[in-house]
Amino acid sequence: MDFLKGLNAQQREAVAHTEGPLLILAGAGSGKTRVITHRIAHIVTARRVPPSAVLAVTFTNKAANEMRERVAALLEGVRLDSAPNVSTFHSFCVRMLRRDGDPLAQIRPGFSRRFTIYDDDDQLAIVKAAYRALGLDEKEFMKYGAALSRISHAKNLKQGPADLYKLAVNDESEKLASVFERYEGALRAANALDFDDLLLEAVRLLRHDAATREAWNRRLTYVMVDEYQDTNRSQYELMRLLSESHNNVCVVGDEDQSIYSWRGADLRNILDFERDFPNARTIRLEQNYRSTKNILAAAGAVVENNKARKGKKLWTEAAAGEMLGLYAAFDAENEALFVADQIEKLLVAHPEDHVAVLYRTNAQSRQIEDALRRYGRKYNIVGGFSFYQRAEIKDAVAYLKLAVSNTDSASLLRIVNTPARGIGRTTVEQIERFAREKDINLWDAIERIVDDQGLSTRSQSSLVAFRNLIQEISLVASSSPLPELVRFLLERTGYRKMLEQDRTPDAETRLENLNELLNAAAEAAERGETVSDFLDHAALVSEADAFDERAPVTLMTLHNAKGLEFPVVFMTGMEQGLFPHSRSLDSEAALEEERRLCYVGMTRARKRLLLTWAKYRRRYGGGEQERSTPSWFLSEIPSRLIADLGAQDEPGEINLVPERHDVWQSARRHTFTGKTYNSIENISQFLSQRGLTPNGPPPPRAQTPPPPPLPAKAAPPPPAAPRRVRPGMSVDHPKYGSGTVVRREGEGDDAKITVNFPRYGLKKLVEKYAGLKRS
DNA sequence: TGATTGTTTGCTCCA
DNA sequence: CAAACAATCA
Repeated sequence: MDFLKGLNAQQREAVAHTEGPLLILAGAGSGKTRVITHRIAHIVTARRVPPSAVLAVTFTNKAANEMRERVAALLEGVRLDSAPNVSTFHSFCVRMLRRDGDPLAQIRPGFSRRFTIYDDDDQLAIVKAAYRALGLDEKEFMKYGAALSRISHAKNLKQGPADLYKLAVNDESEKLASVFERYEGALRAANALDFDDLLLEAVRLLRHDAATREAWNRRLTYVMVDEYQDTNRSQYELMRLLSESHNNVCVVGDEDQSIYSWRGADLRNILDFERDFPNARTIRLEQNYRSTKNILAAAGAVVENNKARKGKKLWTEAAAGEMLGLYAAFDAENEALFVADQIEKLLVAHPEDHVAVLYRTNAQSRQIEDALRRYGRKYNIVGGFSFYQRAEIKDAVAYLKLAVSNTDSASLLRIVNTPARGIGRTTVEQIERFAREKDINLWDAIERIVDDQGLSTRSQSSLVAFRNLIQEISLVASSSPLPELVRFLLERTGYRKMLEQDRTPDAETRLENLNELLNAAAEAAERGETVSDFLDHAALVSEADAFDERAPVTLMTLHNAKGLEFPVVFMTGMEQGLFPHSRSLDSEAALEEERRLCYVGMTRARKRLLLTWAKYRRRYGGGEQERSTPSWFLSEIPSRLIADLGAQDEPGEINLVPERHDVWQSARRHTFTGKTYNSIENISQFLSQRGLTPNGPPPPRAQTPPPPPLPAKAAPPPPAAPRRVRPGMSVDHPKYGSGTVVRREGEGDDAKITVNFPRYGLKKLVEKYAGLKRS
């Protein structure tokens, strides 16, 4: 099998160069994923290594899943004894720490492989507790968020609280050091790792324990890192440690697309790669296969204004294409309506074209959502207030975490009185004080304090009941399958009852969400996951994982759009202070990052790129409109590439197309009827690591959305309706081959079938479109 | 203690 | 316009 076929000269060289360090500078749309997948396939076949010896690190779980699938498809027919190792840095580290983390206990006392992962809510809770313990006040001292980001910064520089004390120059930095000390103390007492720790501790483990390091070096003989421009220092070190013995490191990145410096991404990693690896080969992929000449020229003209870059010149054989469009709206509402209106016109003409609406901040999505709703146009939204951040899900997860590890104080605090069970503020304060004095975690404090006389009988009995409850759940956790456990805890804690008694519609959706959680638990169990696996996935899902490429209209932040492409892209809110964001205006480096973000956004577009801004925008809900000026980035685009789509100078004067009957009708017809809209409905996609595009046959873009079953056109798909498939049956899928039906949900056109394919894992398919045949 | 009401304050971006 | 927090009352 020849995996060098169908590639251009540079791509081919990149695929063929398997030994030693390799830097691939891959411009936007230059076929990077193709190179990576072919390279993996090439290594496996040409170098005759098992797929599992190749580690490929991607930025999101979704990208990892896609890549795994594409490699599997390439290697169709090759006999394999393992699957390629594709994952994100964070999941990789978690796996390593859970598997081989024991030696870490020597340098991190109290650590065990049963650690819990603290997300930012948990982090916030600990910082708040630290403030409380130290008698600090957010208003006088420092915002919680600011403290957290400084702590994170210190950690990534490998500084501990002691270092901050030493470096402290004033009262403020000293107090910060003490918050840090409390913060770290709380993490350790809870045997918890925050997101920084997952990477840092993995690095420490490999540094500290030679046996583990050598074992991993033997296990993984080829290491590839995608989106290298957004790696931080720990990720860099991890990569070095993993490839210490063989140096077969291939990194793929584009310095012009580095947009995560605020999360620690260090541009030096890519800029200095050739210095760090003296015998490194560097290959530039500069032919763009995605965008029109005009789009490419415009994006290039913007990013050219940056200084911190290696310099690349993208080119394309594609046609010039249409000009970019620019619209100056009166206000945000008008902008949103313009976008919705344009989308309608575009999709009427080209229903197969998918559209992305991008914005700088999540808060901007609301008005666009409103406008789309007025047009009756369904949309998919990525990020924002996503499923796993919902209170009821976090509560249920907190119970699970506590059941697995009762040292987890943040989870304990979260649910100790949810539903209300008589453990109020004062009682909690007493527990906290007791725990501080005795230097123990909250769970131990509760266990001991119930024997104490210092409590009122009422809170004492409440606490005893709580302790028994958690013990009971822990017991069930160790003996029952995951779905049963979740069901049990929802009943036993009274959580479900609490929601059922609350007759508001809000409570109803919460119940639905919890049912989705049960679904997700069932699916996880079918994949053979333990409670702990399930919790890891829940902690490590990324917002971008929610992206569904079949949706005709997708709303998301510019950051979440990284790595994606769309025929049509709207970039909204192109205003000074919003984009570039006001917080970036006073630093050259920050401004350059905003510019890169702009470049990322623009290069997502294949055929059409539309830019909009609003002359007036209100900052917070109520207040008055503020005047805005167009983004600098707009002026960096050569005007010959821009078509003026008009301007709205007066408020209220909106000429809505949907008022015209025919367009309204078409909007209805084209409404995407798939599920997954506006999040929530399908959390399984958030929680499933092996990733299964949950609702349908995933081939990236071969599959256009099911939509307009226009009665006029003969319905194409399976003429003979296949007989109902049932769990247990063997079926054949056109792409995934044969598998076994695991589950069936829903009826009629909505029926979904979960099938286990030996080669691809669990897939959730819409029966109607899956083309399943009994075998 | 816990539910309700009132008040204030604030929006990056995210694994 | 919300969420987060404080104050109030049952």
